[in-house]
This record gives sequence, C-alpha cells and structure tokens, in this order.
Amino acid sequence: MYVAFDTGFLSREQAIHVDTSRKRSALETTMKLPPGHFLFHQGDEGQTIYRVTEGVLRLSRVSEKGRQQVVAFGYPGDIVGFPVAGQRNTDCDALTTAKVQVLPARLPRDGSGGMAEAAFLAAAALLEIGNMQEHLMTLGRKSSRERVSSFLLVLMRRVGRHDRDAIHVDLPMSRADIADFLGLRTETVSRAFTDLREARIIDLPTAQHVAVLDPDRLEEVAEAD
Amino acid sequence: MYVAFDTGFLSREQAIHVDTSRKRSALETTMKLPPGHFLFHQGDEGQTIYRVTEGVLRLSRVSEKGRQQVVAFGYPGDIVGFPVAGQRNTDCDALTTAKVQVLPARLPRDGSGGMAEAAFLAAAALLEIGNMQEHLMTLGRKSSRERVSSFLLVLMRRVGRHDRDAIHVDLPMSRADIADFLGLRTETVSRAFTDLREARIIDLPTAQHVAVLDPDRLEEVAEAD
DNA sequence: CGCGTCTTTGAGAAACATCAACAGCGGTGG
DNA sequence: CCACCGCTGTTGATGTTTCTCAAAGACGCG
Repeated sequence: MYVAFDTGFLSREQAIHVDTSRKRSALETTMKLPPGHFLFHQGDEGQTIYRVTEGVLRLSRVSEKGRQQVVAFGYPGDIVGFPVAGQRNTDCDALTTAKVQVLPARLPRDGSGGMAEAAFLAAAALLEIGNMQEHLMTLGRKSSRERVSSFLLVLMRRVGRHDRDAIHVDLPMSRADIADFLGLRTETVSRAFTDLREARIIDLPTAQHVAVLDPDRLEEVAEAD
Repeated sequence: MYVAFDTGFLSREQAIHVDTSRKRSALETTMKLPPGHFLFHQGDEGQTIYRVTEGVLRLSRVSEKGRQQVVAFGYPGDIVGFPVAGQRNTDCDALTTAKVQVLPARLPRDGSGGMAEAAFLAAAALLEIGNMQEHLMTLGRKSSRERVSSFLLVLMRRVGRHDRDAIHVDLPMSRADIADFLGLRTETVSRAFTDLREARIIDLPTAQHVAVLDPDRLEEVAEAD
C-alpha cells in the first residue's frame, strides 16, 4: 500500500525530520516579508533555499503571453525556491506577513560545499518531487469539484484548527490564486465552493474562511478516483 | 528573460554536465529491459536512481480507483526513479528495449553515504523539479492542441532526426499513454494529431512516426500563451 | 458612506469527454 | 500466401463540463 503522499502538494512532516538532524550554521538567517512582497523572481540567480516558518507564500510562473500558473503555496515547514541551473524558476511573494529561514543550497562542485548541505537539499528536493507528482494527478485527472475538494482537504490536514463541530481553515489566497493553482477559472472555483456549501460539507462564514463540517465526505469528493 | 526550461518535461543537457564530473564506481551497473518489463513499481523500496542510456521508459501512477496518470517518459539522458521517503512513487516500465545505469541514491545520514552522491542526487532532483513545473504549466493552462504540440515539440528537440525537409520523431508510446500524460482522452489526442496533419504542420506516415514539416508553426501552436 | 475590488451567480458558447462505429495494421493460422 | 482476428487508432454524433461574458452582491478601505 502506498501512503507516502496523502498530504498532497504540501511538504510532508518528514521534511522537518530531515532538517532537525542537521546543525544550524551562522549562514541560516531569518527574513521577514510583508504581504505582497517578493522573496524572489523567476530568473533570479540564487544559491539558497528557504524554509517557511510563518505565513503563506505563493509560488507562480507567468508565461510570456500572460498566463499565470500558481505552482504551489508555501506553508510553514515547506521548503521553497529550489534553484534550477542556479536560477529561480518561479516568482515567490508573500500572501500574508511571512518569515523564512535562508538555507544554503550550493551544489558542492569538487568538494567545496558541505555534504550535509547537499544531503538536505537532496532530501527536500525529493519531497518536493513527490508533492508535485501528487499535484500532477490533480491537474491531469480530476474534475473541478474534485480539485477544489483536494485542495481544501490538504489545507485542512495541514493547517486546520479543530473545533467542536468543524475544522477551520483560513484561505489567505484569492479565488484567482486557487484557480491558477488548480488549472481552473475563478468562477469555476467559486461554483465548486458553493456546491460544497450547499451539500453541507463545508461552511463559508467569509470567502476567506472555510469550516469543514464533514471531513469524510470532503475526502470522498476529493478522492473520487 | 527566463529560458532555462524551454526543453520542457525532459531532462536538460545540464544533467549530463553534472554527471560527467563525478567518478564512476563499481556500484554503477547497467540493466537491460525488454519492452513491457517493469524497472520498479509504485511503493517499492529503493535507494537507487536510474539513468536511461537507451530506449524509452514510461513512469506512471495509478490511483486506487484506476485512473492512470503518466507522470513522465524517460528518454536517454533522463534520470528516473527518485525515491521519496525511500519508496518509488511511480511505476516504471519499458516501452522499447531499454538500458539503464543503476546509480546509488542513499542520503548520507550521519556521514555514511558519499558527498558526490548526494550532490548528484540533488542536482538531478532539481532538474526534475524544473521539468515537472514545466509540465504543470502544460496541464494547468493549455488546450488539447497546445498540449499535443508541446509534447511533439519537446520530443522533436530531444530526439528528432533531421532530414532534408522534415524532422522525424518516433512515438513508442500509444495514444492512450500520450493522453494519460497530457491529461486528455485518446480520441482528443487523435483529433489534435489530425488537426496538425491537416494544417500541414506534421505528417503521419504511421501512427507511431511523426514528421514535423513546419517546426516554427508547431512552436506557435504549442507556445500559444 | 461611497468606491473599488473580490466573489458569486446566471446565461450562453466552446472545449473536451463519451459513446459508437469503422478503418488500418500486425500477427496468426489455415 | 492469404484470410481472419484482435488491437490500436481514427472519425462521427452527442452529452457534459468548463470557460466566457455579463451583471449583481459582498466586503474592505478611505
């Protein structure tokens, strides 16, 4: 049985496990980002990665003619900013006030960089690959309702606040961001939310606050495969 | 300007660059796979990765209720089989007779594994992340014709054989595989091929052999973003 | 309180999936 | 060597989902 991925596109707790085994160096500084500020842009040179410790980041790519794809959201515990060929491959900006740790990510050409560094980078990158493959399944094979449900399910498990009769999730991103992440239009996302609300699976006190009333049925809708 | 990803979902040549800088060890054996044979299955334990040297592999995931998603195709030069939490996260079988090199991919916990190994793994994983992000753009934001054109464009650049008035590409995978990779149905893929043929952008001597007659227009259709 | 932005809702159009039938091709056995 | 069979791919007709276009409602901010 294959259960390693059931938290979906967000990094799993194993990432933290890998991390705690490495020693902190003086290079690991912390940065604070106000909402809307960019951590890096697509094409930037970079030899670091970032661990989100507070807040929520948005990672997106914009194609030449303006189509935006939100590649991921960065929640506390996630590692973002993997440089490919020394360059950032996405934009990254803060949806809320956020804090990140800056971690070195130099590849030790000819023994220059540290081994622990490369091992940590490799472990984090492998987790990211798993997350992205899960997201590929969502984009390739799921309906709009399944996509939105999967999205909510992941957030619920990751950052849900339990309560007597619901699990509460804040959505710092706009409907447009969710749509861009799930490969849909904002109207379609909105309709999916409405459907879930009318089915009494969720409640929407405000557009940015979801209360999951029936996690089991949410899962049924999301994993309808 | 951001140009690092224009080869799409297949690994870029930089991967080979990284590779040549590491020394070959006795652990690097070569395996030969007949068509249809599996290199590994989803859920297998594994501490290795594979470099394809000949042939074409298919990497796919099957969800519990049978929906298949082809995550990638492995062409010579590609690294496949990244273990996540020590497990394979896809099935991998050979579409043609194929050869792979077996490379170690242990994460050096407490200094056990080699540094060069971790660095190579990290470099390969980062390239894979870039490829997957490109594929995410395709699945999230492109029409069926754009998807099929993008697919052909990548193959053309990667394995196209030039000729006086066309670039020839073999398609060892079925229409169903292409559909599963692009998030479409086989009929839709077939119609996209027909459209491209009727537009004189490609020719289809057989279903498994594409001759790209007009690469520029193919690119226009693919990058219609 | 008014204004702009984000979200929701509705109606209609377009894209893709689905269902069904046929064609092409390769392999097999007579 | 040819006829048959099965599989893959193509084409057509129809159905469903999602997108697009439009407008109204909700929310936050000055």
